[in-house]
Amino acid sequence: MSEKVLVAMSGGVDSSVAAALLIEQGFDVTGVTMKLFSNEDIGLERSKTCCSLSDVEDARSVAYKLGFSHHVFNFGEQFKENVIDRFASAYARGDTPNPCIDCNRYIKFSELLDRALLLDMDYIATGHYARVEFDNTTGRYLLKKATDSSKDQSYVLFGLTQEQLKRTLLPLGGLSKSEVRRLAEEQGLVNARKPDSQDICFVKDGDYAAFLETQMKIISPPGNFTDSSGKILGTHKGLIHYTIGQRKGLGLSFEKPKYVIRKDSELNTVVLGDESELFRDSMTVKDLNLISVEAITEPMAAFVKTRYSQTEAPAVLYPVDGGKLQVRFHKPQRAITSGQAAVFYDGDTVIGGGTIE
RNA sequence: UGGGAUAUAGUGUAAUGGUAACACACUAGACUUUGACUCUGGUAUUGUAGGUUCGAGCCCUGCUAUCCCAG
Repeated sequence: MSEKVLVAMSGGVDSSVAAALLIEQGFDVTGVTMKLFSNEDIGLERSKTCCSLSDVEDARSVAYKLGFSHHVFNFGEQFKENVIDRFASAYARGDTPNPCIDCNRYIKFSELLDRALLLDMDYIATGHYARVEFDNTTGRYLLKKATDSSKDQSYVLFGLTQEQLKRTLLPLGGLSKSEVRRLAEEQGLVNARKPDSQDICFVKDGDYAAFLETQMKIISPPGNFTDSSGKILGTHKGLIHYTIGQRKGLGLSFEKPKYVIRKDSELNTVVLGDESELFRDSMTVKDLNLISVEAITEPMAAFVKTRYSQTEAPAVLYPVDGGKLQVRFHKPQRAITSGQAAVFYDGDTVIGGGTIE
């Protein structure tokens, strides 16, 4: 009797091909598309999100074509609580969150996995580009980068626990995007040429600030732009409109480009400076999740990513009080931003990660 | 009020009289399962009205505006 797997299908090519590969591998596949928010809530008609009606149709069409059943699960409440609300409160406190990470951690690999187990499934699968392997020597499940490093998504999965990894299949980990597209064409899947998704799925037109203000009722009053000495340079639109390292949208001109180097919630100021002022050689990381090791009790060398699309940089991880890590980079890093995830690598293997403080 | 100076795109600057450049900003797109960064493209006829000249941002005159010094 073949093993049962629940495939999270967004309606895009990746998860569809993931399902197709699992079928080929002999799994008993069931597809599910998660309904994470209702369009009315975010005032949209948007074709590129992962949850629009047409996406459900695409997923259903693929399931029909490949001959497995497909369901729609409503996770609206959980999504609001664990992704949207967290996103909003992070911005409200001045951080710059990454909602995709929360969605993976709290929705896909938590709520959805629980549901799958309840349904007597053995695994869940997604279309992420990353690999899960079992390490016989340590007895731990490892999360590794995708073979196609340009598409690697291990960064957004750093929050998975051993229990979750044990139940996770990532069929695309060894493929490149073009191979996936080709497979989709070969199988005649409707979404073979569908554009990749992008931007925050629950935000209309990528205007997250408008979303926070009108939908989430977050009030972010205007204040001053200052330089690092406190000199007032102009008026900003509200702290939530800015993030560290940002250059565009300031509306101010100087002889050289200026970047946001700091946000001060107390004074409600946005501090601007030259690019050189963005570099820091250390940071503190909290809310850790470790994967390849049980714990970090002494300094450990690693390569660290401080944002999704960035090549990792060499650093040393120092355990400090409060279950946090002090990360010291060999070379200063640009625009280390609180609220973003820091993910530690040992070669292709994810050691673990956490949230930048 | 008298004297002087300046007036070029949203901002700051550049153009031996010969068809307006650069930076920043803005904007469109690319990149991107986050916010950013980055990359590519786009955006002015030179305060205003005349004059000189084959030709004026660049010379001359009036007007307007701004700045500085005198009061």
